[in-house]
Amino acid sequence: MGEGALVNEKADPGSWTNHREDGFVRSFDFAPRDSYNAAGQGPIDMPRQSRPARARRKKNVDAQLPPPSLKRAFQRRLLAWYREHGRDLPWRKTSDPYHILVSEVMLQQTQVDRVIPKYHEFLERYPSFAELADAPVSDVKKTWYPLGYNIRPERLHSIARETVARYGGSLPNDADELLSFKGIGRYTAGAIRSFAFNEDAPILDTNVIRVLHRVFIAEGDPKAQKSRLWALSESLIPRGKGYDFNQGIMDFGAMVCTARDPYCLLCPMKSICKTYPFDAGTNGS
DNA sequence: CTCCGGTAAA
DNA sequence: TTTACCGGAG
Repeated sequence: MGEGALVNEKADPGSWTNHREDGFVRSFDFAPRDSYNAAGQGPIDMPRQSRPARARRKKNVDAQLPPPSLKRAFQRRLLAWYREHGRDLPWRKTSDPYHILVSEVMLQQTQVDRVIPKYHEFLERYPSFAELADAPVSDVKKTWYPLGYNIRPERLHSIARETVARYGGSLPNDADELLSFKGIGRYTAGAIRSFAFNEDAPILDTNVIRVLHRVFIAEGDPKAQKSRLWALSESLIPRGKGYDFNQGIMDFGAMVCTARDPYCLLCPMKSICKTYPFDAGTNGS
């Protein structure tokens, strides 16, 4: 329905490498490095490829990643910016997986400023998975009000019950196990793994989509390139620094690379950003 | 009024 | 790939 003026980049995922003279990685790496691959998918099973001409459509996202020098520049600048400007948020003072989960579920569709007081109130009332699991779901929903999307407290409650029943009251750190909970999707699983368990797991929320698309891609509809952006998000994490990198890129998206009127003039990425200078006033083309 | 947003389901 | 879910902000 909403095609509009946006060109669909699905047509040729490889084209954008052509207009950069420094050239992104060309080597083909068919090993799926994405730890979020669907369960059961392995190198063994072979996709039907009876039409070689059309097979080219399927994206080799690993072949479109930035070169190491560009990745390093982005990483260095982001971490430096985050050290200086990162926000001091309540859920950054803890690594308790329960606290991280509560914050992430609240933050899924609700702004930081509205989440902060409710985060404290909720944890005061339900200090652990066990206490949340024991509470009537109707009470949990009342405590949740007025955050909205009220399926979330129901799912949070069911996560608590399952965590107590099947995991001894502690959240698992395995990606597929996390994804098996109703209410934990790919973003939240990555957030839990990186923020609670300090793993180098990728995240992709709208902030990250916006930042990575602007800096590294700059064409097409960002939301239509999720698999490529997931691969980018994963490939950019400096080894051992998933926590700071992920927190940093979300703060950066919220504070500098904002959806409207980004602060391009003070942006540390301006010299490497494919979108700089962003001009909100004109329609892009 | 319109826009925004992770997950699950269609 | 599109949409329902809820509230708040612009």
